Amino acid sequence: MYPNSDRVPADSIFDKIRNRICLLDYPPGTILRESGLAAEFGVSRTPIRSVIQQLAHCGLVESKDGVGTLVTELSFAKIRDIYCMRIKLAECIGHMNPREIDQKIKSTAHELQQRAILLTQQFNIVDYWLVNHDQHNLIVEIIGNSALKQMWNHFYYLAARIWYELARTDPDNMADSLVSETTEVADALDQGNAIALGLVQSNYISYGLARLEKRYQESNPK
Amino acid sequence: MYPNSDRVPADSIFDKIRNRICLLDYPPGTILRESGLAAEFGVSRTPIRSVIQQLAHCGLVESKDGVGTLVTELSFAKIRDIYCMRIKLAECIGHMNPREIDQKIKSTAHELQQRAILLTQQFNIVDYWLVNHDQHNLIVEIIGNSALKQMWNHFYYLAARIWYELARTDPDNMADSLVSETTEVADALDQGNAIALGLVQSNYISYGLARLEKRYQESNPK
DNA sequence: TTAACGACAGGTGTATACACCTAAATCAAA
DNA sequence: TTTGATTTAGGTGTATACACCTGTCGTTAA
Repeated sequence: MYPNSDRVPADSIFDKIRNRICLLDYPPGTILRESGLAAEFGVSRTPIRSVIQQLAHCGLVESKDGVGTLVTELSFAKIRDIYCMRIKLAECIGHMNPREIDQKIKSTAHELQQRAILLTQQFNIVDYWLVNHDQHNLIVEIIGNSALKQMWNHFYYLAARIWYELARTDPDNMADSLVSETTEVADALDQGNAIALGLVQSNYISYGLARLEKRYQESNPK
Repeated sequence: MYPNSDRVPADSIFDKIRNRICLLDYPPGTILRESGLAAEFGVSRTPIRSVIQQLAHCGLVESKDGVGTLVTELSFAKIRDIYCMRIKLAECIGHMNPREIDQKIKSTAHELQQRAILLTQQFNIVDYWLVNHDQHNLIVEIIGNSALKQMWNHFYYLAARIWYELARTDPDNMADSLVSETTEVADALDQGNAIALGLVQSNYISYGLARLEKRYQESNPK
């Protein structure tokens, strides 16, 4: 936006802070200070406030006057709502004007599959995140409906940290699951079958929700 | 937020400007000036900028440095995407944990039906808008899934001005259609049938999309 | 006559001082 | 000792001055 200046693009700051929230660098309940972030990024509070408002709109933080900006806590009810919604959205991918699946997308899917296999041999939480993230971006490219794409992105970033936390507590299981998922995604893409792609996504989100429900019931026995 | 002060709540300014955009007081392409709005609402540019950023996240305006804040133009492709999405979302209302439909909701629905009938006798564009708006809020109350509710709201406000413009060009047709819609909504609610409610909404959004497609093809003949 | 350059007006983006709010620590009184 | 008001430190919310960007208009040279 300002190619002839040293201004740090606000988008870049937004991405960095969002990643910190998704990767649990800032776990739920963390208090962010505008002045602290401003000092870190070498800007004034004004653009930081702008970024925080974007994050608030995404449901990732919540500003309280006189207190600070809190990273949101997601209740299980909200998590379930988000996952149910994502299941429905995934089913829509194949039916709402999907884009053509070209060779580049197919080869990227196979690369992701290989990267997932490597994770079963030596698990690495950051790589796990990156494979998930790259696969998400791959699928976003195939979504033809701009409104669906927007929502798919929105809920992905909102749910990401839940998923990521699960991956930290049960890495082996998650790595195996990711191999299956990337394999099925690659198969669907090889067939050029966007409907199958959507169903695969829908299924794996269902599996994820089932795991979350199980973990929640374990921690809240009645 | 500040009960002991004269501060104008930012939310109130947001609602007012959003209504102006939805009601075509600010038609697409209109340039909003932060300083002008600040003067009108008796605040500084800072809270106005905050409101504009919210509107930008909602897809209603777009700020361009050195130029101004433009009310977005919706291409037909985007409108179609939004409507297709709303059709799918409407179908989800009844299947995703709907709230109980109490007597108060039923009676409100019948009031809306009466107001719609009055519009066929003497059409009034603002009342038309209000009936639509109140019916929207009624349905929002029934949606039990918080994620779905959020999206349903989002796309309603994004699509509202398109609908409103159509109502201005063909008031009689729209008034009749609104009577049918409010009647079917009231029937579904009387039965306590949230699934039927969702399907009714889905159908009427489809009708709306069909009208928009017809109008678009008339204005862009090939 | 026309095209290119430059000054200018007025917009958004940013930095900063200040007002207001909140929570915790402190102190006084029961 | 405990409870309550009060002070205080430090946060977000707002107002305002300034920096930078953009489109327009006028001037000038080809």
